[in-house]
Amino acid sequence: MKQKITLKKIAKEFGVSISTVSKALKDSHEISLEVKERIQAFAKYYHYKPNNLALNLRNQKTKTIGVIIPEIVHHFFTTVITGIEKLANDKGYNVMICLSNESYEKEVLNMDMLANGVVDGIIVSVAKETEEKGTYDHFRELIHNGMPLVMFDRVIEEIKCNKVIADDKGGAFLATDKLINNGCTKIAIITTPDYVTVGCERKEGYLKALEAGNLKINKDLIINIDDKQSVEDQLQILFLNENIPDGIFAVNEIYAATVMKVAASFGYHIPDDIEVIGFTDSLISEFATPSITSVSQHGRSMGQKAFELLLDEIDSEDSDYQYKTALIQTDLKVRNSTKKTHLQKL
Amino acid sequence: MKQKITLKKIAKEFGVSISTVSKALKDSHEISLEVKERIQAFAKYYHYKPNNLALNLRNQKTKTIGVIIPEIVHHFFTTVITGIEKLANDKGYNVMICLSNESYEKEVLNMDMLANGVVDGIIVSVAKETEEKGTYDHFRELIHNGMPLVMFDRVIEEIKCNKVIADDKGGAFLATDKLINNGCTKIAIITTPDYVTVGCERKEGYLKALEAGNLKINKDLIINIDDKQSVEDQLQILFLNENIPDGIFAVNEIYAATVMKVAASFGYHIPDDIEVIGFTDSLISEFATPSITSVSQHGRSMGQKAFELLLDEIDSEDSDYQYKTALIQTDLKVRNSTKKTHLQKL
DNA sequence: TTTTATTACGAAACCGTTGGAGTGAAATTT
DNA sequence: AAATTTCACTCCAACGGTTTCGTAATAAAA
Repeated sequence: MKQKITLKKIAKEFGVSISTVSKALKDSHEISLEVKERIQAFAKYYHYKPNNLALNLRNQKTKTIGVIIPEIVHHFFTTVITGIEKLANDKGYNVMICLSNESYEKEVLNMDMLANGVVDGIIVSVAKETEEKGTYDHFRELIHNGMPLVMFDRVIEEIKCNKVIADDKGGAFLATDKLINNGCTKIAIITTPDYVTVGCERKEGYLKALEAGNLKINKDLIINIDDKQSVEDQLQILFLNENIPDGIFAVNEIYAATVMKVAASFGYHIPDDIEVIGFTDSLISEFATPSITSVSQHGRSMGQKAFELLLDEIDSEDSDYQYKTALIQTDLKVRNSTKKTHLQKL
Repeated sequence: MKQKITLKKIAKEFGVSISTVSKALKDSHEISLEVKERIQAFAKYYHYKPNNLALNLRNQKTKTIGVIIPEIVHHFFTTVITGIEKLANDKGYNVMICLSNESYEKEVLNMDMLANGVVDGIIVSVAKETEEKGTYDHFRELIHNGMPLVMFDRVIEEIKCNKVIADDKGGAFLATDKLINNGCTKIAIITTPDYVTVGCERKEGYLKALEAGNLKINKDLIINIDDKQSVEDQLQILFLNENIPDGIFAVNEIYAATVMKVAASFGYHIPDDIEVIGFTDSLISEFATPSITSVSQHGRSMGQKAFELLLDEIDSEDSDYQYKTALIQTDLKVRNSTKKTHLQKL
């Protein structure tokens, strides 16, 4: 950067002290009207703006928040970011985005970096690897050091901080219940490994709905997808058994779209033979054929709420600050992967 | 934040001066081995880290770059960001992401903010509104002030700075040419308003391919989609004319997926009756039915190249720095919205 | 023994801004 | 006329770190 105009330069120009200039620009009563006007005019002409770096150092804050997400190439996270960004900008905050790529190590690295005077607070969605390892000391230390922290979506029960979660269990219940009401009796779930908290929650909702609908649980219809292999291959088994499902609840969009493709390759028609519901509502659900009925997560609201809670903690001076957990409602967006006509619930 | 350990505190602890501590931690030869060891051990024990804010102020740089994109809920931009982020992190830089939401005003606001000592350089993809208005003074001023700037994807010809663009024209040619080779003679293009530079480039590639294939241009087959109305409605006209296209090139994925839906609603089968090719290769193309043959843009490479160029400019001390424009190759990802069998090119 | 080098550290400037404390001169009060 | 207040500034410390320069004490060279 070309050297910018500073208080010092203005002071030199007018032959006054730096503090005079500073005060003049702040319209202080200590400075005579005439001097103030001249200095202000000069500063305006040269587009004087206080140097942010200096202000940061002096105020010990940066008006920036950090967001650590597992991946950015993921519609849900981008909607959350949109929500965060909007509100943050309105409140005069900048947003620094870091990607953990689902890696524990990178999550820790990012947090260390952000914590070192770069941001005033951090919003994080925990990396899968961290969830798998169960190592949470980096969060504890961060909180211990007084850095405001909000977790969203993938949160950790035992860490005490503000949290924002989608009503995963409720959404999964909604979806499974819809399938039951539509007459499905053999309902499969396609979910993540159990250490992924959201996958777990959604499975619970699924199980609860089965129970409520008096359907018994069939282990063959519960598919835990392993990241290391092809999703297609792992889904084949669902259609090679005797027990072909007539309804499928997938805990994310990709699984839903993929299972539709696999089902189609086995000659099944959706929704006539098999009905499918996904989770997380984005473009895939909208543009797949048939379009996919999905549990919508309201990522934007989650992002806004997350920032709101973060700001609340940043601004709080209480030593006995009370952490909150916000539950964001989910709802069902009905499209064409489920049947139009359905039996009424009793 | 809880007050962190500083040089001053260490100095007090050992009864030495701050500079001694600073030098000791930098392993300076000016400090005796014994003192160095004691100070280093102490610092390590207390996890001393130099305060970033102080370093920023002293060095007049932040080791942070800013990225301004029109929207983050857009697969292409997220792949670019992934590329930027990866390389930036490797080089010790942080990434601050700002969204212009396609608004000129927000673009300017973001740039002003970033320029004010927040980042060492800026990567931008120009907002539609800015392209429409044709007002570029904010870029000129930024460059004039010596802030390194790289434009990607949506770039502005007349602004002198580093640029990274996809070979839009080449990709469009590739796509159109593929349709021609597949035997299509009535090829439509679905594109953006003309002020969107990438849309324009792609149209040129389309026209060039038609010319090369000795097909004449039919105005009825050129659809400029207007953002303000429903895309579906605007596409109807294509199938209400006498001249129903047998091939469609859409300048983005949404248009491609949408036109397939509209075509299907008119009873046409894809790819048998009409072949479709999109632009930008992401999940929609992959999961649509049929999956969509697309021109792939290599967003990651674009991001990496953009950061590379930015760093090059940041590190350069030349006053006669030479700006470059990097052209990132596009290629065709063939899927099921085009026919498998095709005539060989002469 | 005097001069010069070396060692090991401290003082101070600097980055840019802020704000409380101090100050000399003029204006006002006593 | 003396004391006090007001005005309009300047000075200085602080934020936390880096770096140049200075210097006292000791060691080596002349």
